[in-house]
Amino acid sequence: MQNKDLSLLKELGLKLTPQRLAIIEYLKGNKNHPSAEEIYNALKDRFPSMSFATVYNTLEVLVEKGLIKELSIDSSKKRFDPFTHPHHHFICKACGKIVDVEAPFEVFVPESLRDFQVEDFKVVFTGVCHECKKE
Amino acid sequence: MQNKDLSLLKELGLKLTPQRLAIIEYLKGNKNHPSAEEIYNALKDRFPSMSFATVYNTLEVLVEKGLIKELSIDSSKKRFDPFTHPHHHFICKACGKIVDVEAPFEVFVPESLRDFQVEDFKVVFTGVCHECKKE
DNA sequence: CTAATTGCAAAAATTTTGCAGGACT
DNA sequence: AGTCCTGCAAAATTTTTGCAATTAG
Repeated sequence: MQNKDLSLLKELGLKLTPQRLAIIEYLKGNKNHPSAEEIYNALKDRFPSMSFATVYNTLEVLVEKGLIKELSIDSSKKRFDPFTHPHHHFICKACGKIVDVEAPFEVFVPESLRDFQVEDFKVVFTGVCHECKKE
Repeated sequence: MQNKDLSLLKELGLKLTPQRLAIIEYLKGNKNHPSAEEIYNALKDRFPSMSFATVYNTLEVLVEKGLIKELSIDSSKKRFDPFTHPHHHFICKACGKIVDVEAPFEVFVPESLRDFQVEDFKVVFTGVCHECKKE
């Protein structure tokens, strides 16, 4: 999610409404992998009339245009990630925090996938984070 | 999900009702990573009175006891996997199929996680499967 | 001005829960 | 017999949808 993305949206004929700009602003640089509800709650003070439809609609557009990614990490709800470059995640089983893992390591693509066209892979680490380890 | 698991369930004071046995039987060796609804639909002919509550309750028990795993691969619904040994997955973006990847490869644990207690990792490959590649 | 977007409300989809009756050990 | 489990129905959660009113470009 970059600043230049704003002009990209415009070019595509999409309108930069205040609500959209607020959602984009909220997501920009956000490392908390928020859900739709978290985004809604964070913005409803500034936009008391905003509806979930707008949040979901905007998220859908941003995902479609590749400006954010939808995560399937939390099986109870969708989460969204403004960092679209290849990266991985660590989930703390104590506090539930999801941490970005930037290392661009390689994974051996196993023999069983030799006939498949493997385009990407994502690694999810689990364990206990530094803060929770102390307790 | 193994045969010996049945006696394990009994030992834990859990009852082997016909519905539970049917769900266990349906899951055993099943490589389709079914959702609760798929399990329900597959069994409702044999158990016309069976309710979702029973399916969800049984799945919860099986997950709790470690006999199956809940997957967070599909962001629209929970899926369940009777294979509890460490393994990974490939998702075909054309047909949506989820394929088990058995290779016990190692992943480099990145420096940024040095203060974390990393206990496990799962890899999700994406791409196009052999069948879909032909088309 | 016009097409895109919002907000509302209803609905769909998935999962959870309370409880009375029924079944397993 | 006693505890666990089932089925039902209602509710909670998350997400989607239709549509009239509004707004950005």
